[in-house]
Amino acid sequence: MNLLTRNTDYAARALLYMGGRRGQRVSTADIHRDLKLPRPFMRKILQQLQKEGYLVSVKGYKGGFTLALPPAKIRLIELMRIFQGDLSLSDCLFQKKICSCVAVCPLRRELKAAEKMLVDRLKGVTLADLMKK
Amino acid sequence: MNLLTRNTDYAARALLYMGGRRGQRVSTADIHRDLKLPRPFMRKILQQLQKEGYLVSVKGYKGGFTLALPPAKIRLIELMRIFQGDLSLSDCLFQKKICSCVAVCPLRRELKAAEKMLVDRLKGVTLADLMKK
DNA sequence: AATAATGATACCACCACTGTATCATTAGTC
DNA sequence: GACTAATGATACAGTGGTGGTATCATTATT
Repeated sequence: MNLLTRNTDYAARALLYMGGRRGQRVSTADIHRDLKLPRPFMRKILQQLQKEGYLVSVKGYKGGFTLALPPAKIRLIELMRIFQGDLSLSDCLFQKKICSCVAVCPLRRELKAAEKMLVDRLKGVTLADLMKK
Repeated sequence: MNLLTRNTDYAARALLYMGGRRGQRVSTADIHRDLKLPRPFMRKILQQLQKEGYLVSVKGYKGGFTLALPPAKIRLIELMRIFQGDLSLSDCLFQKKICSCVAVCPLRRELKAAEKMLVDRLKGVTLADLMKK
């Protein structure tokens, strides 16, 4: 059980890195050099972040990326949504028929509640929060 | 992101099923018939539960399993530990060097805290709780 | 003896995660 | 204008874990 996949983790690191250099243009090469993250993989991740509106990109020589939003508006939970898909965890693994079984649904209910608590907490975490510490 | 793998999920269902028939001996065939879960997979799961001391097994004709513990002593979190391994989530994906980077560790701290909250909650959930509802 | 169960264990298939590779395009530099 | 260094788009690839199946041995009841 891991809350974050590498996708999300790398994205968070990259954004933290960029948050520390606001105004500067950052290339995948910079991130690769300073954070030792695999370069082509980072490219793909940064491109996704750009598509999602979190980064502004500039092509060409001395191109790169800059944050499109203030760090306080970048939420960890949103990165998870982008790279890990829908957060509705704990969906019933079964057809409705079986799911309506009395023995089964209390389990879902518990998991859903635990999930909600977790997601609610993560909703509160922004890039700015992480930068402060 | 799914809190439970099928392993754990099936195990919980099977235990709930058996919790509803305490004293009776239950075979994988019974579970397969009533819960529509894949039979050989269930066998493996039940064997693991037996090894871990959650079930008592009887071999031979009319053999099967019974709960080895009262439902109040069977905790969801322990099933997760058995089938999903160590619950220390959110381990740093990096070598210590990089992990000590200022930009990185606040992320771990947040995730660890969220994880702890989740695990603490799940620690409170027993089979008996699930049977009540 | 036949049957129906578990014990142990090896094997297998699929898929998501974690990348890599390539070609096209763009923008500065010389 | 050619060169270079960046991104855009996209296709491809390796690998490990999840989710199973299969088989043989053993045991107990009929």
